[in-house]
Order: sequence, then structure tokens, then C-alpha cells
Amino acid sequence: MSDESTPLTPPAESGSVSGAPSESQRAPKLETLLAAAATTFATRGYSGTSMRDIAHDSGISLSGIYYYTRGKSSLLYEIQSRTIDALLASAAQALSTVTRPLDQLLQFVENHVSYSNDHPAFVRVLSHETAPDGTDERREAVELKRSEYVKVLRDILDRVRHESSAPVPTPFASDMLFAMMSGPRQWGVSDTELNVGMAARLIYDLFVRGFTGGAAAARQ
Amino acid sequence: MSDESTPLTPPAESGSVSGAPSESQRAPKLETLLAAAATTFATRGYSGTSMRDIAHDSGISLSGIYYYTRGKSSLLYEIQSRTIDALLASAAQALSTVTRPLDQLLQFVENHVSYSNDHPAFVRVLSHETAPDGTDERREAVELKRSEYVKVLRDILDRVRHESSAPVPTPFASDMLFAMMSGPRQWGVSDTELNVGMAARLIYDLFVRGFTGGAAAARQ
DNA sequence: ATACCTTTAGAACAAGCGTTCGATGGTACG
DNA sequence: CGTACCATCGAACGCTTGTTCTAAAGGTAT
Repeated sequence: MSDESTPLTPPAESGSVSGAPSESQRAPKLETLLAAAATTFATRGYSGTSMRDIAHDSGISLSGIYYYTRGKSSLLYEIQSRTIDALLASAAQALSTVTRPLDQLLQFVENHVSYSNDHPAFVRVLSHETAPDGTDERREAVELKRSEYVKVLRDILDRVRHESSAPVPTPFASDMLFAMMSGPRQWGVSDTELNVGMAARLIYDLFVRGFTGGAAAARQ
Repeated sequence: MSDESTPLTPPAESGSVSGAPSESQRAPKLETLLAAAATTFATRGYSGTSMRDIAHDSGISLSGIYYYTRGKSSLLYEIQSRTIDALLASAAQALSTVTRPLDQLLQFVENHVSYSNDHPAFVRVLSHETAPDGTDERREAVELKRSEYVKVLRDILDRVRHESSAPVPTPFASDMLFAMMSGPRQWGVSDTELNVGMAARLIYDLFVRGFTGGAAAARQ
């Protein structure tokens, strides 16, 4: 069902000059490994996933995993870090195409929903999982970028609120919108099949009407 | 911080005639055990929680736990089962006081939010955790009651929709509302301190305006 | 062929896991 | 006083966990 074969384009951390030919081909297999780990983490949870599970699901031997990564918590960190980087980057790109606050809000929602649809496991691991043994600064780094991402939305909401005098406080509103975008996969597990664009638009409409008091709607 | 000492009133499964004096005093300690387990499950996750953690947090010895419960997955089942029972019961009672659809919706939201506020760990365990080794019918029983609870909301939404011709499909809308009520504890982790009643009202207003197209609001 | 580097896999490790067992102290009643 | 029962606990069981170690297979360049 869920494809997720396409790599998380942006932050593959390759810093090499393009000329170098040999350059250690471990990158593609690392991608496979991360994708498999993300899927398993997403379904069984971080603590519920064993390294042997990941080995089995990725087709890489147990000890082989340690050739590509430093260990279990590094796997989680790498997944979360890449995902939030990709979200930040694609959001920034989407936002650069419009200027009016409501249009930016629509762009942000569409971007987040569509990315979540393309890489469900990665986004789920980013938002639901946290390493119990995470050493620390790596988790903090992810948390920092996460709040950066939240701030992007809050700033948009502030602008929307400023031009339409919305009655709902922005931090609260941003939490509600994130909750809607991260759902379903909870409670109802909506059986209505609706495509990504429609879902994003529905969330946007539902939210904007509630947030601004009923008046607004973006272009088109 | 979170108190949660008050027991889950409704379904303590005591079926004894009130006269019987001895009646095995294990009930209160079971309650303590379940509360401790719920808190630990909520913070560390089901798989991330060891029986030794629960023993430590509840003040009951590791082997003592097995005097009160059949094992780890039974603990989870008992927590989830009691919580959904309590939610169903208190929702039914709250709904019986009003008749107009929008008033019922407000009652449902207020009930759910306030219950979640009184027993955050229990509700979190109910909605976020699932037993990997759960044998089965017990998990199915919880799932059944959960969808019963969802149906209660959906029926209310259907009635609201019928009398105000809302443009959003009901299953989708119910997912969104549940998502809002179950958030925060994700993304923004809203630092605005707002009391329970206000939060419930904000969610209700935000949702109803978005759902009905801007017109409606309940009494008062 | 020889040497070298990348990549893989099997075996093993100590630590932690859920669960069971046997024993202990405490009341209640003959 | 003795016997039965309830509640509780420390110790131990077999198994799984994350991780490391050692050796070997494939490839390329000498």
C-alpha cells in the first residue's frame, strides 16, 4: 500500500565534490535501512522494535546494520532529523510562492499533508516516537528544529489573525491545526477515501472558518 | 503535577451484595496499581515500560503485581477497558441533559476534554497504546467499545449536519474533532495556560464554526 | 597470485525482560 | 496453641535485547 520508496531528498549529508568517482557507495543502502527502520518504528513503536526486526525488514544482517549506523537510537535520530529537515525545506519552498497570509496558510497545510502522505512512516516517527536512551543533544537538536517548524506556522497564523481579528489565541490554534493534520490514525480512522489535495483543502477550510470566525477563505 | 488519584468511578466490576463484610480488600490496591501502570505506560509507552518500572512506581513488589493481575498485557487491557467504559458512561449521562444537536455536541466535547484532564494518563493509554502480544479478543473488545464511542459523536454530528447543511463529511469531521480533543501533547505543546472549561469551549467554537460554515453556536 | 579495502554474516556477550516458585509474616478462628 | 488462609516478597527461570567480535567473501589494483 504505502510506497515510501522515494528517498527523503534534501539532507542526504553528502558533502563530496561531484567529481570524485569512488566515494563509498554506502549511501543508497543507508537509505534502504532508514526507510525500513522508519516503517518498523512507525508500526511497532521504537521500544517495541528490535534490531533483529529491522534487520529482517531491511534485508540487511543484524551486524551489517552497525556498519551503516552507530546503533538503535542513532537510527531514530537520523530518521527524525532528516524528516524535520525535509519538512522545513519543502515548507520554505512552498511558502515562497505566495505572499498573502491566508494563501501561505493553505500552502503550509497542503505541504504538510502531502508530505505526510508521501512519507507516512517518517512523519509518524517524527511526531510520535522519542528515544528513551537518546543521548541528549541529538534529541535536543531535533526538538529545536521541530519548534522552528511550529514557529513557521505560528507566524503565519499571527499574520492571519492580525488581518482578520481572529478570536482564538495563536499557540492554541496552531496546536489544533497540527492535531488535525497529524490525525487520523486515531479514534475514527475515517473510512472515507479522499485524496490528499481534498483532505488538505478540507482541513484548511474547516480550520480557517473556525479560526477567523467564519468570514475568510483563500483564493479560488 | 497531574493528580489522577481519584479512581475511575464507574466500572470497578464489584458485583457483590452490599451486605457481605469481608469481600477481599484487594480492590483499592488494584486501583493504585492500575493508576501507576497507566502513568508509566503513558510516559514511557507500553513496550518501553517494564514490570519492574511499574513495581517501582506503584510501590508494589514485582511478584506482588502478579497477585493482582494476570500479566503485563492484562494490565493494559484493564486500563483501556475501564477507561472507555467510563468515557461511554459519562458521555451518556452528559448527553441526557440536553436535546438540541449543538447542545449535545458541546456536552460531548466538554465531557471528553474534562475527563481527559482528570485522567490524562488513562486517556492517553487508551488512545495511543496497543498491545503487541494482546491475545486477541480483549483488544477487539476494546476496539468495539471505542468505535461505539466514536459512533456517539458521529450521530451527533449527523444531526448537526442535517439541520445546518454542513459542507464537511461526518466521519472526516469526527476524526478532526477527536484529533483536536486529544491534542496537544504534540507539536506545539501550547504553553498558554487555559483551564479546562475554556479549552473545551475554544475547541467547540473552533470546530462548530468550521463545520457548519460559520453560522451556528450553542446556547449562552 | 598478492595485498588491500569494503561489506557481510555467525557466534557470543552481558544486561534486562516477563513470569513463576517457594517461603514468610500476619490475622482469624477452632 | 495450632491451623488455615490471605497478602506479600526475594530469588530464580529461560528468553530476548542491543551491541561487539572475528572471520570470511567479493572486488580492484598491483
